Amino acid sequence: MSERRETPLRSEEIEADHCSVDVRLEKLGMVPFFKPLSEEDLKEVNRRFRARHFDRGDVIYREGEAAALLRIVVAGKVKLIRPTLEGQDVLIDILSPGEYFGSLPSMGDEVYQDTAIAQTKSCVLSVGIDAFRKILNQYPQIAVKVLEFTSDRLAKAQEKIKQLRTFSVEERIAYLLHKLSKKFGEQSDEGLLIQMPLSRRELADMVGTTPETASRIISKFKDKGWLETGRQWIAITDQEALLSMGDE
Amino acid sequence: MSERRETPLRSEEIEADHCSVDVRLEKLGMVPFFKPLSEEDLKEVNRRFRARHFDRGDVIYREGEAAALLRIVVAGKVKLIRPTLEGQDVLIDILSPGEYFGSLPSMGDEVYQDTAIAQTKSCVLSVGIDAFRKILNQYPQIAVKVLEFTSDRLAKAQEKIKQLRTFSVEERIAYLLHKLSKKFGEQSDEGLLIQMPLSRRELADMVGTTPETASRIISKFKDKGWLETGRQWIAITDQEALLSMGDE
DNA sequence: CGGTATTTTGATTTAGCTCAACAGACGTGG
DNA sequence: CCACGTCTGTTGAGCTAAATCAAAATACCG
Repeated sequence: MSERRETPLRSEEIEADHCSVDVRLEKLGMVPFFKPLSEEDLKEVNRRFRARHFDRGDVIYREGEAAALLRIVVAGKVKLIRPTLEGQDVLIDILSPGEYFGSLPSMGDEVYQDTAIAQTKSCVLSVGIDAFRKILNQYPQIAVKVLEFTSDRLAKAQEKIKQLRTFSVEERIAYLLHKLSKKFGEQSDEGLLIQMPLSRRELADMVGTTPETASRIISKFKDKGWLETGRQWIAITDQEALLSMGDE
Repeated sequence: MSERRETPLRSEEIEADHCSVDVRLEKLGMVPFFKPLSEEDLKEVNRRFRARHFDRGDVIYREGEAAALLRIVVAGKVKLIRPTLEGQDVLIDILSPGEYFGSLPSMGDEVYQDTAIAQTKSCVLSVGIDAFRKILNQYPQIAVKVLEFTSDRLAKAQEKIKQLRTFSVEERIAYLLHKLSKKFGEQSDEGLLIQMPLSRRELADMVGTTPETASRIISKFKDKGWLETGRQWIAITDQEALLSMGDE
């Protein structure tokens, strides 16, 4: 039953040159924000960005720091958390390539409200907030795109608030796993593997519970044959069952 | 102790002509979105809006309807809710004049995610979503402004998620009352009155609890001399005490 | 003054948290 | 390649905040 097993997670192989100037332009073009731009404009915009590499666990910025940069994930995964006093952070989101984070032109505090940490080796682009503001004014289509993304995130946040009220922890976890497998899932021997290191604590922080409760529920799902798990990984084997438990 | 008392709430006196074409332009100029516009442009933009009046309790739109319009509160108060299956709605926000609601240019469903209800007599402006998109492309400054508002709301929503996890119901209610009194408070004989009909159920829906629990906590606060209440109204008498209980 | 919706209060139940101990997985250094 | 140490995950037992169910009291309107 419990023969020795290696983690099925693929360790991200992001070489240094993934972040080099050479490949940057190509990547930037893939970012949904910049889809509407011409080749010409894209090059122009590209010049204003800087690229930087982060290793797993690196803090990209911390809550409370002056919010000076807007960033875009180019490769890897980045998690956003809101730290609380007793370390039981709230995990806001996990971002994949093409998604933005950091500060947007804002009305209120010019300080980050959250903390960003590289969940895997990652490459991240950044622009100063003023430079970005200029870009927005120069290319209205981009502003509209950014607005779309932001209002989409707002809708998701509101949905989450509703879920916290309405659903049990069990339902929330089922729903979350379903979502994660849609966003990060890859077929593997174990089933639909969520391709990312993911601890019980992180899982708990995402649905608003404790690692213990998360563990109990995961065990229950495992008993029912809905998924396979190991240290830091989860693979869904019965998507349907999860869905029927956690659907809206 | 319990001498006969009239509700201290001022019933909103919004006459029909508050929504008339005549006053509309003036109102529109006060909307933060449109601050950056010249007199000229404002007139131009104004032409694309329609105004409409709603009475207390009127449904402005329902979750699930085709999301065709963006709206702006010009007078009165509008509440946004996410209905759940068993009527214990989640109250997302209460909007005052100058705030937008309805749909933004979005990527996903072209369907309202929430339900909007007039909390008091209200006047609301609306534009078709395509017309609004045109405005955004035409006046990039507006797009940036709208983005600011939206990302601000996003930050608030995330803060709320954190609160739901971290704070007790008692702390959340204290914090909410503090916020509401800042946004809607008016000095009155009873103290800093939250100028808006507000039931225990609505209060509960805002912090994610039940009317019973909300009532118990309000009673407790009343006993401590922090506030005065009646049917559908609350007035804060000791702001400091509330703050020290519900601060972040 | 009476009627009704809202609010309050009481009693009971329960989901999920906390504290605690243990077991399994992974990495490292010998 | 194996033994050891550490970090992650599992499981158990008891506790508590808040939900639920039920009823009485009250505030406000006409």
